[in-house]
Amino acid sequence: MAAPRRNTWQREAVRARLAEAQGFVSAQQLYAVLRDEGSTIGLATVYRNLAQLAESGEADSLQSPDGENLFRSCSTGHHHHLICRSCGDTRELEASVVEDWARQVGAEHGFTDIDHVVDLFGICSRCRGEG
Amino acid sequence: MAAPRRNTWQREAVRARLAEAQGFVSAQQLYAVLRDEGSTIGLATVYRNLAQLAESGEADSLQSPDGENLFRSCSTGHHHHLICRSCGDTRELEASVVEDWARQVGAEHGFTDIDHVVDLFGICSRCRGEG
DNA sequence: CCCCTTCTTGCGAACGGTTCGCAAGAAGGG
DNA sequence: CCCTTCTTGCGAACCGTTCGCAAGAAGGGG
Repeated sequence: MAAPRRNTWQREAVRARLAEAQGFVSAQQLYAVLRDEGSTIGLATVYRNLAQLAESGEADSLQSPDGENLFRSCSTGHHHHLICRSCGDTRELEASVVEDWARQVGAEHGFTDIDHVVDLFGICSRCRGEG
Repeated sequence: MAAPRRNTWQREAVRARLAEAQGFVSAQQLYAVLRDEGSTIGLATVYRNLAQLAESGEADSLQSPDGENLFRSCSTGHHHHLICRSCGDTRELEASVVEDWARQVGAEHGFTDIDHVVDLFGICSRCRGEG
């Protein structure tokens, strides 16, 4: 099977901070937070654990427009995101309209095994100073 | 105004090879092709010109799953893509349904300046051996 | 409760794509 | 044809991420 995972306080720490985060966070951000708390965790370990969590489905990952990998703890199945470019706040979206569209367009072009990337980036009302 | 662009054979070369490409190509790939042809163009120049073409709307860009920036020449306005995971063949899509959805969802959540990433990946009929 | 095996960690160096800084080289208006 | 200003090519710098390795734990077996 996959791999015999051991339990370490490091993995727990990463999982915990990731769960606390309001939106998507980068490995570097998570690392900074942990070090600020006095943790002696290593950067590579943060990367390794985030990758594992993402692979096991405990975390969701996406690429920011500038090429960083962002992670977010995620319990439920397939969904999309609306992310604030300024504060990183994230809303999960249900997008059956888009799912349907993707499936239909794929079929029209004779494509199968359609996978899709659908993410929205914007500025939330709080960051616009409207609230 | 934006910026006074001069015409150089380098820019022309990049534009030409980009136009010839069947799907999305990376800066490095384009650079390799040009050098193979005997061009003395520099890598940084390829990057600079691709970035300019993308900014001016002459090229379309997206990030590959492994973080590379890919470019494709593109004449018309905003659109999305259906890309074959196997051969890289690309179809441009008109997706007003999705545009509307994005705008609406953004508004519902109080987000402005909505930008969206919508790309479909699949396997084309040819690669499935059905053609 | 200790031992031993194997996985995990932390560190620093390596990596790969991209960008920067600068001096030499063109584009194109006057 | 000259002069200014933009571009180029080069190599070094950057930055996020990954690797290699030796030291450090997790946790099953004795």
